[in-house]
Amino acid sequence: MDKARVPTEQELDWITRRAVAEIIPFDDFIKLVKSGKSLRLKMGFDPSAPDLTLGHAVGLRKLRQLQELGHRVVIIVGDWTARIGDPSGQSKTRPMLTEEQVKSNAETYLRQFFRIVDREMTEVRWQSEWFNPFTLTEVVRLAGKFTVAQMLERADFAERFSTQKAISLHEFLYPLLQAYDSVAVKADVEFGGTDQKFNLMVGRELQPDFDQKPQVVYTVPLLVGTDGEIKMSKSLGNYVAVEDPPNEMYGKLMSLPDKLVATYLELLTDVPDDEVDAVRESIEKRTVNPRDQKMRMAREVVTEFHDADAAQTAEDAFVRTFSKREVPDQVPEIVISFKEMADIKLAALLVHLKLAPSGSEANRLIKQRAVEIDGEVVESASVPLRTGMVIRVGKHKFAKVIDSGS
RNA sequence: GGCGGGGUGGCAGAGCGGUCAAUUGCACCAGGCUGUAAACUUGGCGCCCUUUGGGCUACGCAGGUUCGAAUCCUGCCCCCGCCA
Repeated sequence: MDKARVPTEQELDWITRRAVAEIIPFDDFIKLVKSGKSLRLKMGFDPSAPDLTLGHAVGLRKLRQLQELGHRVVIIVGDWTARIGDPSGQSKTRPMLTEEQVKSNAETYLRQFFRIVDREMTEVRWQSEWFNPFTLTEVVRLAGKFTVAQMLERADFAERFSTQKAISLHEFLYPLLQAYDSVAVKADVEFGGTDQKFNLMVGRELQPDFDQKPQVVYTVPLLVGTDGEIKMSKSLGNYVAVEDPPNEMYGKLMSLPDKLVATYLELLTDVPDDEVDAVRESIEKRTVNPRDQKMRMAREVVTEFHDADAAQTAEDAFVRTFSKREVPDQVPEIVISFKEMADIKLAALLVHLKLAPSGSEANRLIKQRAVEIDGEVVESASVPLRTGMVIRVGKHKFAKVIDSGS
């Protein structure tokens, strides 16, 4: 049996309180951690949306903290549940994924996962290991352990049911399969966002049927997305990706509503509680310019996912570009052939440079005075090409045009 | 199996033979003001053509009626409810 270091009271407090929603049952968790035994910390993921967001990072950072004590993370690739699509918080049935999609998504996911979580202390398991050999008998037996009423307790199912939205039968299987994962890997603790609570509890309920101790359910708060309204998620477009480059991450963080600054510090950094509280208070009372607090937060978070130098560079670039409205020093250069493009219309050029999604859109932008070349607003339909010219569209899209010479 | 309701742009939801590329709200994009915050305000929001203009493709799918269909008819697919 592997050993784990027993945390100090101070560490334990941090682990069980900071960026934690609920630990059920709390006392069991304390006992487990104090036992000195290396625990199996389960976390599952659906390889359906392969970009990890800062929302995921909240839970992953907790996992890393526990790994540092010697506990093992068991990450489950939900290659079966991905085919169902998690109904949690969904208003629609998700399309099923093909095997190839699942595989490549899983690779992408794990690459990002290990940016935060220690690979050495992690066991990667695929659901198909135990579900491929599953028989119908076992499926039926599993389904027999829960009732329709139990399933309809879930807010999202209840909501869909009462508003006459479709609920496919196989969606009920989702929590059951996830619960069985806990049995298969003999999980001691399962992690997830608060929206996962139901699923995690199902696992807890199922384990005793297989002569296992029920897992502890450990949930972390859902991070609110950049819109300041609802949970961060890729499909809602209000997300910051774990892999976003420093400048982009910094910029996205700066566009956050003020009220989220303290929350982001709390959930995504190790900035001490009293400092977080001070920030929260100063923003509520507006004793300092919230922008400065936000810049600090952005710097801290970028440091967390990149490093301090990158954060500083990102901040400098941000100030130059947005506060001072100058052209950033890092403009993506795009090489085109001036000969071939000689008579190109400006709108078409914008599309070619991917500064606008379509010609119509490009024309609108030009008409609305959103296009600048070398700092001058352009309104004419075509414009002479010059190598090194910098085109700006809107506030933050830039491209430097370079002549290929041929 | 029977009866009824419904499928419209990213979402919600109008339209029910021409004035509909389609009211409105949300979301989104851009300008102004700013702190790439909020609020406010102006414009935009299918694609293509240089245009006050024109063309093309669109209202679940496939046909049909009509000078003309998102709107009417037929078949099909899907969703929801009630009854069995």
